[in-house]
Amino acid sequence: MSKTKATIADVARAAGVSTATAGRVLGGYGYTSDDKKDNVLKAAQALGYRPNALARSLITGKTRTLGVVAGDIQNPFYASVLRGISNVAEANGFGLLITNSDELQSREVHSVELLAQKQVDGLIVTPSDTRRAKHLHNLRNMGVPLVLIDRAVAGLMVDRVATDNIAAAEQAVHHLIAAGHKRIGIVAELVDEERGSVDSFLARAASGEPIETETLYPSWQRLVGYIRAHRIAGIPIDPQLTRRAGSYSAQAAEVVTASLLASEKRPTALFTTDGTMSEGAMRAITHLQFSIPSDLSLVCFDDVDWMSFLRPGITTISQPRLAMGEAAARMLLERIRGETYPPRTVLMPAELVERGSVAAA
Amino acid sequence: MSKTKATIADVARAAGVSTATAGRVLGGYGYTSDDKKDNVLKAAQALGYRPNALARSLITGKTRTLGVVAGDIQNPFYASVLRGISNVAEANGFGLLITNSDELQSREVHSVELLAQKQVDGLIVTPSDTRRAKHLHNLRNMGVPLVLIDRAVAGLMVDRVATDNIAAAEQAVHHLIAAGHKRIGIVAELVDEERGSVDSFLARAASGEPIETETLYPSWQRLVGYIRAHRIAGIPIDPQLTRRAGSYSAQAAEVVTASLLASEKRPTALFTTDGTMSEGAMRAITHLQFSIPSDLSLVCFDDVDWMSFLRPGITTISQPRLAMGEAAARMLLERIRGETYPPRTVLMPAELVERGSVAAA
DNA sequence: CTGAAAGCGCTTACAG
DNA sequence: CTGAAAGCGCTTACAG
Repeated sequence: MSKTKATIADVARAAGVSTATAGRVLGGYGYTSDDKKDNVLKAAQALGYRPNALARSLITGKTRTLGVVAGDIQNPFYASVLRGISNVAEANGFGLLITNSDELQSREVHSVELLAQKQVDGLIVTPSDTRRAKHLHNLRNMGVPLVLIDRAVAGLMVDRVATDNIAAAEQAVHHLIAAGHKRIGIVAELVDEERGSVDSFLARAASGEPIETETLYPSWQRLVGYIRAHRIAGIPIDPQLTRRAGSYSAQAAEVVTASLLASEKRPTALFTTDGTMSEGAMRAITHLQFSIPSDLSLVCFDDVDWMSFLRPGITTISQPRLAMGEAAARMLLERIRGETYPPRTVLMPAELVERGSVAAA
Repeated sequence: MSKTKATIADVARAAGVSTATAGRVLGGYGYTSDDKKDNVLKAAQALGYRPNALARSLITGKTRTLGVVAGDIQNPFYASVLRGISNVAEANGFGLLITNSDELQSREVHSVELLAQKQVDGLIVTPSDTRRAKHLHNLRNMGVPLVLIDRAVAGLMVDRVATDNIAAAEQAVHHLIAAGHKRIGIVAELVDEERGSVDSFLARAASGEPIETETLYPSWQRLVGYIRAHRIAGIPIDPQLTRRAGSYSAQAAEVVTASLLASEKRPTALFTTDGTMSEGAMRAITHLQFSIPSDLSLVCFDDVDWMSFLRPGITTISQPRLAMGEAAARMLLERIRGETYPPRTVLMPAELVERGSVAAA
């Protein structure tokens, strides 16, 4: 067992050729006569030669590695998206350098820096701040291929893939309205210190004031969909029914849902805006012993595993998470290959999966 | 915006010092006078200098990157373990190169080769074959730090972290027996072409024949625990109650569970051996409209999110998945630092979480 | 403390 | 087709 790694120079010496020739056969570039090729291959085999990708990358300027900044790889949404990314990366011989931001911009900045230093060929990020993102603008200006998932960043013209959150949420809420519900609660993350209170947002939206929705966080976009469905149906919005978890955790959603369901004028139906909020809401519903759909109708967002085998099944908006990851990776690889078309926004179709959690009001 | 990246040479030139000096301040090694340091830092700032980790790694022989070969990052078990690994990696300034094997040895071999070429400082793998693993032995012989998670490999003496599957499963089944159950079904993955049929395994185990359990796949170990609990209680094993999914998918588990529950002499209780099997079993149970725990008692393995908010809650064995990942990463970092104690096996405690899915028989 | 030089393990023109 | 030489962007002895 050769404890010390063999280099191209070692192989060349053993095969009696120059390092250039050894490099050509081992690296698969340039031409070599068959007999020399044989010698080199045999020597490499005998020495247990393994190419050092670092050295190659230093010269070629390519690492065949993609960097990913996810919110939390443990979350089912990210886990699926990552699997999608991984699928196309591996199929193309690319490695994946993965980090978590926990939706904190400081950690995201740090991650991006780490990945950039490691010279990834491109980056896929779920930006934690949709407005300020100097590090991402920098990347773009340096010519580093970049694809955004799930969220856009104001003024940052790069490829991105997301769900049409407004349309999907509108469809979900419309489904409840069509079943006769008029008091529909919504439990959403809605973190954002700057865009003002939820109440003022609701007031502006309800009054029909135009809102820049492109760079809104997904949970706010879904709230817009909720509002739209109401406006279209001519149902007034009751601010009491809008509950902001304020952080991306099931626990926060549980607290907020419990309070909503315990309130005087509680809703007859509930819309939760993502997998984590749905989990929290479900915990509260279970804990309070509400029966679905007799006590409360429910439509969720994002089709998490348990929704299909809970009894009754949970009606939800299904996002193609795996396909989103695959699409993002594919776009990134195109950019890495040098494609130059203008920035693309791919809105993936989300569909309403009807199960048993909605009853007529 | 400098489209072209600045190197240490550029910074040195701008600062009027040698590349050695520039390197010393930028790389944080060696001593430099304060004024030169200032000049270099300013020049670096002005040029937007970003160190090239590739070049540094080529020299130092360290990449500060860990490689991970997981079964499937989308699976909640792996997703949590990975998050644990990521936690300690990031805290120590290490990056994470992650791949999926889909429990296929061919893919695992390919992943390991890719990661090795990229010169990771160490590897964490969930081996897909617990007996033959030449590539892992090679790694060890080359001196590459390696930590195994969840499974051992025959004859491969390296650090590993796992759950005491036999003890945990025995506890789970004992819990059912203590509630008065005598006909307890088990739905397990049990893939393995070589160790013979499940029946012969059951026969050997039931007869008290000693079995090499160390390198058994987890699902087989959990079957051993199931058998042990029966032997201790003096309850005979009915092979009809042992169902092998044969592949690691919820769908396979669903089919097998449905058939078990539809059989003449169906069990009064069921033990499922991991999160995926549990999901499949749950789907079958829901589909057949069995009520838990009145029609069937259930104890699962691995505490997946839905188990706690399904009504009734599902009693299960909880594995500290996050902590397993953290422990593995910590051990790996120790090895990378050069620690040389003999290979350690860390068996993490798994505990029975009692909820509402078990009724007295 | 600082600089000139060598070198990490490869690939890339450039001659022959 | 093949080899000698230069070089990717750094770090590391080695003198001074």
